[in-house]
Amino acid sequence: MRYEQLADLPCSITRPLVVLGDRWTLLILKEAFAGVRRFNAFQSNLGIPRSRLQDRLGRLVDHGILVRQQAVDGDHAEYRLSRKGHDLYPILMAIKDWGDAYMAPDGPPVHYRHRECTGEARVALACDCCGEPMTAHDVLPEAGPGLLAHVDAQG
Amino acid sequence: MRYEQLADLPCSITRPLVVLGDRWTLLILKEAFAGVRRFNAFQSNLGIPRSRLQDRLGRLVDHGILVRQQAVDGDHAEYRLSRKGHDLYPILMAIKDWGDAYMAPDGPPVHYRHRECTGEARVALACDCCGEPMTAHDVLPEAGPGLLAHVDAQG
DNA sequence: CGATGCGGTCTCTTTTCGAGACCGACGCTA
DNA sequence: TAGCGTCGGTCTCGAAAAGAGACCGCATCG
Repeated sequence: MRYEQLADLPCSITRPLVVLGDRWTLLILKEAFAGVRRFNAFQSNLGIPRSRLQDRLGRLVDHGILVRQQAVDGDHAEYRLSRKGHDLYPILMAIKDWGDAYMAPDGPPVHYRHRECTGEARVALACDCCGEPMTAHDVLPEAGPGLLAHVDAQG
Repeated sequence: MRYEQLADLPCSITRPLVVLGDRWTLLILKEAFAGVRRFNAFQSNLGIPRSRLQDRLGRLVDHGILVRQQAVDGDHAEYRLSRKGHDLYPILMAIKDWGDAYMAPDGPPVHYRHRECTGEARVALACDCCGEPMTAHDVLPEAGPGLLAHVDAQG
């Protein structure tokens, strides 16, 4: 139960990871971005145990990342990405970039192409002020309002 | 043992996730990017069980993400990010962006600022050809060389 | 009627995790 | 030199999570 408490820490990396950081969750979301919406499709695509899938889907719904609804064209249930879930895409693309670079000896298994040209989707870290590309070395962490609020609340 | 076999799939999201996708690994890397290098520092910062930490550090070293070495100024061991590990930074920053957006009601706990100006580091998904920003809707997956090689090898 | 597909539940075994004691090596300092 | 603290690392054991696979009610379709 202590691991869950990491979500209380004032850190915007730790908090999402408590939700997303396990064996299956990001794989499920990857499938969701690939258009998968149905329980059995997730299950057979990933080979995840059904009870595990049920638990993970429920958790993602609880967090508002997926929305469960009845399909319009049928009776079955559907799990669709919410806006909040949709915004996770850069995380998966950043993983993809790294996977292409370091775990794809034969080249990218899949190109994620821009619909309107031949280019490929890539993630870049940049300064939102001057627009310069950045790496970890260019970053200087600084306390923000969320940290101050946390300190005030904790005393 | 079946879960590990997901790494054989020709997918540049799945393969990294088999390495990174667990409760602690990305948190350990987050600490590493924050400058943590020593066993006990990781342990006390995260509250991770020692045996777990030992296992995870070993795995990251095996994958060439961390490098273990003796500290120059002392006798103790150090775990430092390799180039390969360093390139994981955009993943953590993408998580950070999402965390700031959805799990930081009081504002960002930490600003990750550009050293040279007041701007903040942000991740953006863009086309590497035309430079246009992209979302999941703009992406069209297409088979790449790694998939063809995989199919050839599997028959 | 039976067969199939659907999301979901239950049980049982195996694996992993967590907590904390314990270890030898090293460096201090009295 | 004996005592103490710190370092990375190891071991044990009870608790939690994961894996497999059967099972369920419901609906559709032939």
